[in-house]
Amino acid sequence: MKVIYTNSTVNECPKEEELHIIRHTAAHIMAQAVKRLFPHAIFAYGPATDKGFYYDVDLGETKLSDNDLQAIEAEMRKIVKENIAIKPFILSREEAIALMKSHGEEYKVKHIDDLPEDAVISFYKQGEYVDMCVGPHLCYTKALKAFKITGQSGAYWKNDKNNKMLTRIKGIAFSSQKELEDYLKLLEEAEKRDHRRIGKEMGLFMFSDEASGFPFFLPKGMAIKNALIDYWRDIHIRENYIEVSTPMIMNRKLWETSGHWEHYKDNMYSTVIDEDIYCIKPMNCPGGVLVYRSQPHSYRNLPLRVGELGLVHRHELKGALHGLFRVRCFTQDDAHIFMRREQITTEIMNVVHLINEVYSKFGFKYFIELSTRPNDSMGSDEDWEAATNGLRQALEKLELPYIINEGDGAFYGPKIDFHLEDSLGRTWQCGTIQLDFQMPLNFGLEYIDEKGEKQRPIMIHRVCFGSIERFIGIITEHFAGKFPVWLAPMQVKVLLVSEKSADYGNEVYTALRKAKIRCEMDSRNEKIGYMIREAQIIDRVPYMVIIGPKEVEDGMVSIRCRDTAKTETMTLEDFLEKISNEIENRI
RNA sequence: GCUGGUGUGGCUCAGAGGUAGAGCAGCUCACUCGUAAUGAGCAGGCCGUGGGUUCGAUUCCCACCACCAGCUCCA
Repeated sequence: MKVIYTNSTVNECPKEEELHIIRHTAAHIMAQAVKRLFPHAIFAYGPATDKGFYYDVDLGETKLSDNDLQAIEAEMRKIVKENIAIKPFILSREEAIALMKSHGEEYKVKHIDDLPEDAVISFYKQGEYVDMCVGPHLCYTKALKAFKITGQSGAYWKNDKNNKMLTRIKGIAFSSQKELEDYLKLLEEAEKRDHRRIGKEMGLFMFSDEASGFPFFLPKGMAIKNALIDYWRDIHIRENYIEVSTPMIMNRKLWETSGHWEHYKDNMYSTVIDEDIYCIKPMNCPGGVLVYRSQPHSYRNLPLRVGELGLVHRHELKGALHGLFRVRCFTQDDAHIFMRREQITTEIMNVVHLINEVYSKFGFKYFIELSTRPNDSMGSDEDWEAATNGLRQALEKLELPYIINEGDGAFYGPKIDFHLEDSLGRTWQCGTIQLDFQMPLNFGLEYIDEKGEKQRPIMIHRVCFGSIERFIGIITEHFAGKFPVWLAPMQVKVLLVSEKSADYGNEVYTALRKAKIRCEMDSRNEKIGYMIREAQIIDRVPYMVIIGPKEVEDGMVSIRCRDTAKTETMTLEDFLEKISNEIENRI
């Protein structure tokens, strides 16, 4: 706790709140600087953010260069030095509108229109600059001690792409210069964990200009993908899932029935086959539904859990592409669960448990979002309510915290999303559980109940990894490329101290290969330190086997561990047993 | 798709209106070496693509493509 002086109160203030006030004030000081340098600028919205602040500014035709940003930052420092008092005042609605109109601040006027009739409207004034704002703020500009402008981008007014695009100027702010520098250092470290960088260094995957957004998996990335899939199959077999594979290309009529054509045709790749339009699947569910519908089902066999590792293609906007996190084709670790109404809660809970098990395996922290009915959706109010309640009940029974994302569900049903963080703290949706009453209706799915009557099943769509590509990106950043042995693309690297030991080295290498260890040998004429450096820093291989005259003589192997940097000498049999055990148990 | 930025050998980057450099990686040779970089040499580039300006463009201008930071979108 620290005492911080603000305009609203002088109080004991938790760190978070203190930073929020600092950052919010930084936004105002930046606006003042912008206004001094660009008098025609008018201001839309300027909040504090997680690590700093931004202000969305309408600069008319003016484009900002890097030099302009530097000038704005310099002007901010001047304002701080001037140590201007920041004073709040309150106006009635009419007065507020009049004041903002006199300043030409049309966005603020629009903002007032959105406020409730009886709202008291507060302002903050620092020198010549006045901003409509709820505050609180620092009392004097000099109290802003550590900040930096970090960039600019476009941003739509009210986040709506139909509105005008404004210029967003962004910065970071902390309570001390040291904290700011620490944060910059942290960013630098985070950059080193970037999966795009590590992917290149380790040779995991690549992209080509000829296929923007479509990842190529290189042998080492493929090894990770396969290891994940093996793990996935193991836990799904244990949970009584069965597995299918459905076609990549199917007739447009199927997508019309499912509703995808209407909702996503602009994002679906299609082709013409014998004069009919066919679509490359953007989702696996219609295929799964056709499999279900191909034979009659008894209530006795429900829930029926049908998995599919399906490669889907979606035409994402190119500006949205981002390494493996946002691609145009990806493998969903999908499953469709067909069940009776009374099985909803239990099944949802089972899936939540499974997803939690997977994320715990990797030590991820995640947050859960419950998304409700969007405007543009199909189905009856009753079904939507039942589905949403089903999801909510499961979450509440499990006592899991979640946030509600109003109107962000799929067009066919509400969903629970699991979001994971990347190295920079940006979150990405990975797991999802969607409850669907519509697809079974559209496709006329049935099962026979205990009275011999036809009933309509309910469907869950769910993924754990989400997209295996995205998940590989997330784990790459999470482990900074230092994958546990069971996932490591190269599990062991044999390093030869000198050519003299090549025969024994080959023997060891062959034995490792025979034991199905993913393994390479470095027999270059280099010093051992050189080879270790490369194996450790570039390959990030969990175990280095060092072979020199000593090992030849003793008939042993020296194992250097990546994570402890310690070396242990043992027999090859012992090492094989140790590493096989770790791989088998996925430690 | 939108705003701003970037594009030079496999990788990281420097450079300038007169047709290109460094380090690392690669290859060769010497050293035969013990836990995070041995030394020397060689080779490698249509300076993203297509137009334009110019006596001359990789450098300036335009368009496109790709990538980066955001925005929008994400079934």
